[in-house]
Amino acid sequence: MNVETEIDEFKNTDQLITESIDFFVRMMSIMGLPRSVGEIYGLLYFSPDALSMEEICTKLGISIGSASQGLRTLRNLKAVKSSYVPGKRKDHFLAETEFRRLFSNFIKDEILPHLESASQRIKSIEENTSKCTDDEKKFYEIRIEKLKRLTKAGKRLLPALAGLLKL
Amino acid sequence: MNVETEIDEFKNTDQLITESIDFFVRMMSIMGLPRSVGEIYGLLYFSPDALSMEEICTKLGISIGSASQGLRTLRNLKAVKSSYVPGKRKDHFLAETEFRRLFSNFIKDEILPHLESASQRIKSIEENTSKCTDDEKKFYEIRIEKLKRLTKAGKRLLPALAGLLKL
DNA sequence: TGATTTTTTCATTTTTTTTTGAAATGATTG
DNA sequence: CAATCATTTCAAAAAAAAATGAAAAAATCA
Repeated sequence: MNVETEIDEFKNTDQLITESIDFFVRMMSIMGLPRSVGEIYGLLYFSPDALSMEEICTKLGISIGSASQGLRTLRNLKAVKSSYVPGKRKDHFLAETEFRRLFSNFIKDEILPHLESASQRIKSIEENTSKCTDDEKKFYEIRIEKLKRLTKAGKRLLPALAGLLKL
Repeated sequence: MNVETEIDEFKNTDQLITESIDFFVRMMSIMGLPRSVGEIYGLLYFSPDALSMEEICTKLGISIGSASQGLRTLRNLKAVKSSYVPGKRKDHFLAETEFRRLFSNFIKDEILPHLESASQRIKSIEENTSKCTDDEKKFYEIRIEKLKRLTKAGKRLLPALAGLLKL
């Protein structure tokens, strides 16, 4: 993208970028990620060229702190990769557009750990039914069994879900 | 549960209930639901008897406003049902333990509407590529195509996910 | 119907999350 | 290696989300 067309190019794609940001802000928010993360990804998703952190701050009007943290989050999810731009000192960022990998990282990093600790908690629940009457015990055991199946199903199904995303 | 055993029963199951609340607070929080919703469901999940709103407030130490709103949320998700207790005026609540239905309601109410509005937004993105050069157009079109496939896959996959939960 | 009890609503307060930006740290260049 | 630029960190500010509880509305009873 050369200098002469930059201003016009921006006008043409202004609305495009805005809609993209809107799209990803909402998508990331479903995933529990902050607004700024969605904004950054939405901007990069329709950027033909890699952008520096400074450009991201300027175009989105966010602070360098937000940009730095947001890029870290996106890097951890492998939703963004840095690309070397010859002659430039700053890091430059490109959107990683393979959603399958993005979701599988999200599930691995944000969901499965909770399911793991849930399994632990169920064990600890099980240890607290000893002093109950037989009738109570039966009731609690049925519910505990359900919880066990739920976490087991979650651990199986969620990673498989990302695998099904053949995009 | 009669009066004489109530206090003892509470001691026996104190830890059980606490762990259950902890479990569901986390689970609901993954789903983006407030703490109080998880607390209420966690309490009801291991309650052999239906509880009134007042009992829920007392046992959890939350306000009637929270309880009312939380129960509404849970009712909407069909995660809780009210059960008539003879001779009592207040509504009484029981946990609905079919997680499959719970998740399918969650997906239907909280996720799919976002995917629907996402489809709209993609249309509006498409309408903003007309003034681009051919090269730009090609770049944008590839990305737009990816977004389309993503939302389409989401609309297919997510409802199917709940169906797979044979618990 | 009118009195009483229960539930919902919603403006306000509290808590939690996110953003900010200045200072510290780290990286690159001449 | 000193100087400059880039990035991260983190305490404080701002914004967003959730909880509270009094008042309004709805339901139940006699």
